[in-house]
Amino acid sequence: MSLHPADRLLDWFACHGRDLPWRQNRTPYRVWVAEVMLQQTRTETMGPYYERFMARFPTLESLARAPLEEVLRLWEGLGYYSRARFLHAAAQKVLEEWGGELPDTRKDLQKLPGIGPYIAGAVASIAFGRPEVAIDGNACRVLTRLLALEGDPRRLSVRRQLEAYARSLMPPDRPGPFNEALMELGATICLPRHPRCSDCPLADDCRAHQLGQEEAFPTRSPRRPLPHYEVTAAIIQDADGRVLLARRKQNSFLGGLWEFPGGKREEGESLKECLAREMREELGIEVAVGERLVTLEHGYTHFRITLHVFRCRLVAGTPQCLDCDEVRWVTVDEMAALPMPVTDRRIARMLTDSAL
DNA sequence: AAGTCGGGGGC
DNA sequence: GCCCCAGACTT
Repeated sequence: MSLHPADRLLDWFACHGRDLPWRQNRTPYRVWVAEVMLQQTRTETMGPYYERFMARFPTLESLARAPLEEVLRLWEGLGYYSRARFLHAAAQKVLEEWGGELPDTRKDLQKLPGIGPYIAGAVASIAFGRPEVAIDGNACRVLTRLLALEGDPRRLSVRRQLEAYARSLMPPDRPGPFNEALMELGATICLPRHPRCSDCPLADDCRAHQLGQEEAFPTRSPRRPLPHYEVTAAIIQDADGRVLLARRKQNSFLGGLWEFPGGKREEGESLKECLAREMREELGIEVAVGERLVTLEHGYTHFRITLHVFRCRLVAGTPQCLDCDEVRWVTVDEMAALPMPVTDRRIARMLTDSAL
């Protein structure tokens, strides 16, 4: 057991590495898409999305030439929808400026939208064999524990220390497997809570383990309580049963997705007053707010909502886009093809199932 | 450097 | 409930 830590890590990875989809038929494009989808997303969650996405967009060019709406529809449910918009934009940029081939250096990769320090390092090392570090949340946990390194890993000084340490461990001839092994160790052994140190090839090198303080790293900062909002949404149907939907502005929260129009309740306002006001402000129409159909709870990263869905009747005016990208009357069947946030998709499914 | 950006799994 | 996940962008 006198091997260098990196050799023990690589030996462990060769035996215990998972057989993940993007580890087969590795092309820079496939690695890139996987890394983007895996951002803040568990491999198990992302798996089915990846297979579907790659079946529909097998090449970079097919992605670049697809309509954004279709890309967003395949992304629906994954969250962080700007990833999909950036991925689509980057594919078009690579097609124009690089002849459809991803650049092979960290520097050039990082110029593409949606590619930051981590993904640039991951693609450069895993797809192109370049000696670049790639430190995600998993690797960060492993490295801070190995060093028992204090401090918020989001701070630049801490990140620099982790990168320098990773670089010092990295075998120059196997940067990709080394980076993947570090992440795999974090994902399957060096867990946030109850790490399985008895199965860890680096336990003897781990300062936190020696201290019996594994779970103290990485140090985390306290979280503020999430605000809670009451939100309303309207189901407005025309004489043919078509439903009024609005597409959210591209650069906003849930940008590019279609929703039932509505909005946040303001201080001292009733839910019905809120909805009538939102319809005036967003769509320039007067509505009669009818019965409440359903109430849903949902949590986002920075706030929680209670969503109250009302049936409404159009009284005056023609819907226009005052605070969104587009409004459209769609049939219940057409809703299936439009990208929507999960809460709106739940409402849409209830409509489809005649459950409302 | 801090705030924003989804959704779900696991405990 | 709370934490965290193969992070990046904006201000």
